[in-house]
This record gives sequence, C-alpha cells and structure tokens, in this order.
Amino acid sequence: MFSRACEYGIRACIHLAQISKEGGRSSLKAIAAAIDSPVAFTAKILQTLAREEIIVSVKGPNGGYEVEASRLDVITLDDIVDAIDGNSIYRGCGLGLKHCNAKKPCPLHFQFKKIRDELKEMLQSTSLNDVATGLHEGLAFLKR
Amino acid sequence: MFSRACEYGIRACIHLAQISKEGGRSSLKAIAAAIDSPVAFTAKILQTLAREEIIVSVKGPNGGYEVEASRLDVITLDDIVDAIDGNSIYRGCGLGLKHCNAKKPCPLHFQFKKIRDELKEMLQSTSLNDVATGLHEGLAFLKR
DNA sequence: TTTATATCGGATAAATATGTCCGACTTTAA
DNA sequence: TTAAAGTCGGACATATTTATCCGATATAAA
Ligand code: FES
Ligand code: FES
Repeated sequence: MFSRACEYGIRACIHLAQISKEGGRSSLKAIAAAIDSPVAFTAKILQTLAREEIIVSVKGPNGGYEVEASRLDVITLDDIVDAIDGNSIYRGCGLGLKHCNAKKPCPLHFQFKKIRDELKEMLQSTSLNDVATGLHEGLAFLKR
Repeated sequence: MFSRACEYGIRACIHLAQISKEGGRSSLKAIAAAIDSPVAFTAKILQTLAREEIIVSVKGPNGGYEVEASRLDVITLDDIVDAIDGNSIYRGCGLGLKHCNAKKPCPLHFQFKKIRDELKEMLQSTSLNDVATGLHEGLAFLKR
C-alpha cells in the first residue's frame, strides 16, 4: 500500500501528535524508539516532513520535533502520504499502466477506482487529532 | 498496491483468458507484446503461474501458454495475486506492524480493514471470465 | 564563551525488486 | 531422424528502496 518510509512517517506523526497535544516535544531517538524504526532512516523521513512543513524541527539541547498544536486538526494523513510517497496512489493504475485513465481504462479500472476513492476519502478526512486519541487511551499501538 | 511482477501476471492472465476462450494459445513473445512487458521477466512470472497450476504451459512448436477453458470461471484475481505476491495484502498491517492484529491494532486498523476487506471481496469475486469480456469488446486495454 | 545536545545533509552500504542472458531440455512437424 | 519452436531454470546485471555513517551546523544552558 505505502512505502516503508511512508509507514514510518505516518507512525512518527501520530506519535508526535500525541506528544504535541500535551505541549511536549520528541527527539529523533525518542521517536524511533516509540515507533520501533531505524534511527538514521527515520531522521531522513522527519527531515522531509519538516521541509514540507508538516512537522517542526527544533535544534539544540531539548530540541526535537513537534507538531503545532493549532494544526493538529488541519493536518491529514493524506498530507503525510503525499509528502513522502507523492500522488502515485491516486494517479497510478492498479495494473501498472502508465497512468490511470478512464478514457482508456485497464480491465479493472472501475473496480480499482472505487476502492481507491474510498482510501482517498479516508486519508483526507482523518486528521492527526482524530488518530492520536485512541492511542493515548491504550486502545491502539504504534509498535508491537 | 501490487508488485510489478503481480501486475504483469494479472495482465498476462487476462490476455490469456481472452485467447483461451476462443480455444487459442499464446506464446511468451506474444504475451509480452500484448501486455507490453519485458519478455524474460514475463517468462519468470508465467513459470510461477504454471507451477501454481493457474495457467498451462505447452512446449515445442505451436506451444505457449493457455488457460483451461473450463476453469475460466473458477480462477479469480485473488488466485493470481496469491500465487505471486502471497497473502501480504491481507495479513500485513497498513502501518507496517509485524502482522495485522485486531487484538493489538494500529491506530488505523479499522479504517484499513474496511478498505482491505473490500479489495479482498473484489479480487475473490472477479473471475478471469468476468474480466476478459470487456477487453474483447474494445472497452478496456492491457497496454497503452 | 564554552560545552553538550540535537538536527542537517551528503556519501555510502546493504537488501530487495526488477530485468537480462544463455545453455539445457521438450515437443511437434517436416 | 532431424530441425525448428518453444519453455525451463540458474546465474548474472541493474535499479530502487531501505538503512547506515559521519562531519557540519545550530542552539540552549551552564
Ligand atoms: S486505468 Fe487501471 S486503474 Fe485506472
Ligand atoms: S493492525 Fe494495522 S492494519 Fe490491522
């Protein structure tokens, strides 16, 4: 579905959302530990997310990463996926034709479209705030 | 969604379904041309599909590959995906946790499950016969 | 001003997926 | 019986993704 980088990115953002909600901040190491991901690789992904202005990086002692509390409701999963994996989920064809194209569809175009639209809707309508809640209550997990 | 190999595999099977329906047979070269895929790589995939008894390989002159006409209704897209990509679409977690597990779900488990179940239903309920029809009528394409 | 703590970013390495090559084998038809 | 057409499968090559390393840079606190 998503690249590994994107999976780490989403998990990192969810973790950060939870921390940021309480006014906190999380360092690279802490994030990697929280989501059980390779530290250096996670750093790259966080840099990308910071460049795309989804998260904020703070250098120096007591530094780390955070999400602006006021934007927790605004940032959606789709923003994260788009920043890391681009729009290939939407533009790509399920059978690997150059681009998905309803004018010259692959034999599964309409079946794929239905599912993809649902995925799109889900990603676009789910904010970081939405998803950080269950986590805090111990109902969901970012590592196992 | 699927690996490239799986995309080629599905496209090859759809092409073969169309040919086999008319009692024909298609050679490796012809298949690769029909679905616009690299010949040698396609050979590997067809070998896998033949080993899994989804398609039949016929050696020698006038040989090639075919699908038993009587099984066109029985073989589903899910069979093909399973033969090439395995069950990772179903067993894997959307956020990359070891396995999808409702007892200790990731924060997006229920959202993912819904979409995945729909995909599963689609793949399991679509036979080669279903999908080869529109193709024959020029309503769908295997390359572009 | 110094020191410790962090991120930044470029180079590199390892792993996986994709793609190629070629000799061996099988089968049909001449 | 021989030649041609085709698949089989192992070894090899390339591309992409994932992961690591390390020096440079920024910043807060002592
Ligand atoms: S053309 Fe294949 S999914 Fe749209
Ligand atoms: S646990 Fe993540 S999708 Fe089920």
